[in-house]
Amino acid sequence: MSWEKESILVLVKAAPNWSNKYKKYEICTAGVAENNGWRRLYPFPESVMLEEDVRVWDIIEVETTKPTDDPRTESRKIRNGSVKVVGRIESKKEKRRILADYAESSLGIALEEKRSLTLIEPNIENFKILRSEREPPQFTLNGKPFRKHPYGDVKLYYSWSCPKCCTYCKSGSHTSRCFDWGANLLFRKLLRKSGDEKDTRIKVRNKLHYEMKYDNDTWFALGTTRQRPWKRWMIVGLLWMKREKRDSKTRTLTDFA
DNA sequence: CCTACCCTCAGCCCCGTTAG
DNA sequence: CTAACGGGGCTGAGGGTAGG
Repeated sequence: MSWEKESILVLVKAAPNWSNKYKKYEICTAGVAENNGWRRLYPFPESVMLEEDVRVWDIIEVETTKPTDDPRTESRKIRNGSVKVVGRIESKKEKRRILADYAESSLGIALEEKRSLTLIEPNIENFKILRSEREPPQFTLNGKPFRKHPYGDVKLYYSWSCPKCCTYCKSGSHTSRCFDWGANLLFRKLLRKSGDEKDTRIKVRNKLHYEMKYDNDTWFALGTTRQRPWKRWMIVGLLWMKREKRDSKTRTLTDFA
């Protein structure tokens, strides 16, 4: 197997899921490689994420190779122990520049180019929280409890449309589940703190809906599943920046795109 | 009453500036 | 040079109003 060293700006950390294959939690991580476009890094062990303290907007150096069992062009496997944080984008201006660089006006572009990752600055139309029973913890051989889907009982859904409607949102809007780690963690955190389900819902809604919609410029990092690539898109990452003060007359660049 | 929408405020950290 | 100050960003808490 030949490995290629790449620098990747991390833009996406999805919620951890149990991998039956690797017997540990893996995180779907994605970002953009210097001059090479999008990369999906999977499996990316949660332990590595925590030990290396990889955060969104970090630049990591990693050795990658094309997986044999994943048809999506952006997917890469990572070499054990090769992840290193080498830098970080701090400035707001720079972040905005990068987001503007990678943002696409419509899902159609990624579909046409047969890509499985894209960035969209969506028109957020609605937001829903669906609750179900929490999966009971299971036990591994060495006695450590785990859940296969630690965030599976809380499902966050956005209704949205592309800035320039694609063929799907022309006739309605997209409904996508949000797997952004931070967003899912927020619900857990607030629920643990207040213990009140209703209260938690209101707060999560305020943050993830109203603030995303009205107070911030928000971008969705969207990806497809391995099993059915390009059929169903999910939100794998949420990126937002405080909306810049502007005259009521002037509008965002996307209005002119 | 409840929901959707929108706003404010306090606290913290970071960082650049300024007074000593 | 250092310590103090203060502004801005960010987070988390909360509130208010209009309209069904």
